[in-house]
Amino acid sequence: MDIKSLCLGALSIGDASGYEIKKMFEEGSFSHFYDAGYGSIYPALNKLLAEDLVTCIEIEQEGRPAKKVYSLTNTGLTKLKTDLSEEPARDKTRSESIVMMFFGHLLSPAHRERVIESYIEHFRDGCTCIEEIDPTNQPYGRQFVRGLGLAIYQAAANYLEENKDLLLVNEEERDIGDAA
Amino acid sequence: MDIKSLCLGALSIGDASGYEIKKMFEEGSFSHFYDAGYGSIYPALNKLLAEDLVTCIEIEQEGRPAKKVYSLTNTGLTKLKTDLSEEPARDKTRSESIVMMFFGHLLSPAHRERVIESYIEHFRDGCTCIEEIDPTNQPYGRQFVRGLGLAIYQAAANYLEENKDLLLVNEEERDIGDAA
DNA sequence: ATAACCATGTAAATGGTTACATGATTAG
DNA sequence: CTAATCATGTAACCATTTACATGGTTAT
Repeated sequence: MDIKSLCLGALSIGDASGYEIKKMFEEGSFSHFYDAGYGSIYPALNKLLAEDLVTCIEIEQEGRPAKKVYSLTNTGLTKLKTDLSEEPARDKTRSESIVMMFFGHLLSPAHRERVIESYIEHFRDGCTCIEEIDPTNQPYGRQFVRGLGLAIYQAAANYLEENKDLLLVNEEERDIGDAA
Repeated sequence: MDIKSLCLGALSIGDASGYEIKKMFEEGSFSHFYDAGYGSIYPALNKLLAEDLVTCIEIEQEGRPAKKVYSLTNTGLTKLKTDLSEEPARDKTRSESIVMMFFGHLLSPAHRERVIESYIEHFRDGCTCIEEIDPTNQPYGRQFVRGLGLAIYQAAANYLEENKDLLLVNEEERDIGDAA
């Protein structure tokens, strides 16, 4: 599954331009589990167009640039279903924040605190962002994923908040030691 | 931060061969937040060697192939600390399982159930794997990350277990409808 | 004025995965 | 006898990121 499949997925919800698809990736409830920039979305859409999996109409707008609105074709929907019926690959995560906390003893106390505080903020912001999505009238899959995102982000934020002393206390001890 | 930095980090814990570093990535407590294969580790180690950030000695072994054991140099440790003192990039996650659940209505009921059940198993296995790491006598950073991993994995597994009906119930309803 | 938003795209570079290549030993 | 573990490495391929390029509109 690559960004082409994700674009097909986005278009299965409704017609959209590349710019709008980017926003869906940023704001949708699975935005926290996949992301893509313009540099991958625009080429993906052009490839899908060449393969007849989507169609495109250019729409002139007053006061802003024209946009290209893409729609899923029947073949496109079939392709999406095929992609979704494969066995899912294992999750791939890479978190520099966690690497930094893991090697916390090699960081300056100030940086260590900055990393953890901004990581807490990251999860709190994520919660807020997910909460803003109205789950009513959405297909059960979207509601389910919204709930999962919230559960994970809340658990992470809570753990970090409740245990950050473990990472920061030693700093104080060291300060006392230095002062003595 | 790339795999070169991660290798420096691994070697900061102790001397190791490429093969052993891979294992650390697989079994360590941040294994769930970063991963790397031989195809990236071996080239990374050779680059680090060329930059004098690590040294290497070949050790002959009886009954098994010789191994190359790498050690961090002073410059290597400095480089690691520099890498760790940057601002961490945002987490990057991509989860095909979540994408599939999100578009659950486009999947066959059987596949939908398979995806969710194996995803639960994935998190449960992850918990077991983390629990096997003995946190005693480890630096606080490693204990902290171990706890965070457990918290997140447990939250995910619990949410999935408790709410999977949301994703599967519709399937039953449909079956009843079909039968009637 | 200046930043942010709307809107699309390309080219180069990066970085990582996959497949291939080799081969001895040990446990089931 | 077969699979797994130990052990290293390269080359081709792939996907994505980053930087560049453009330009009007709207809100502060």
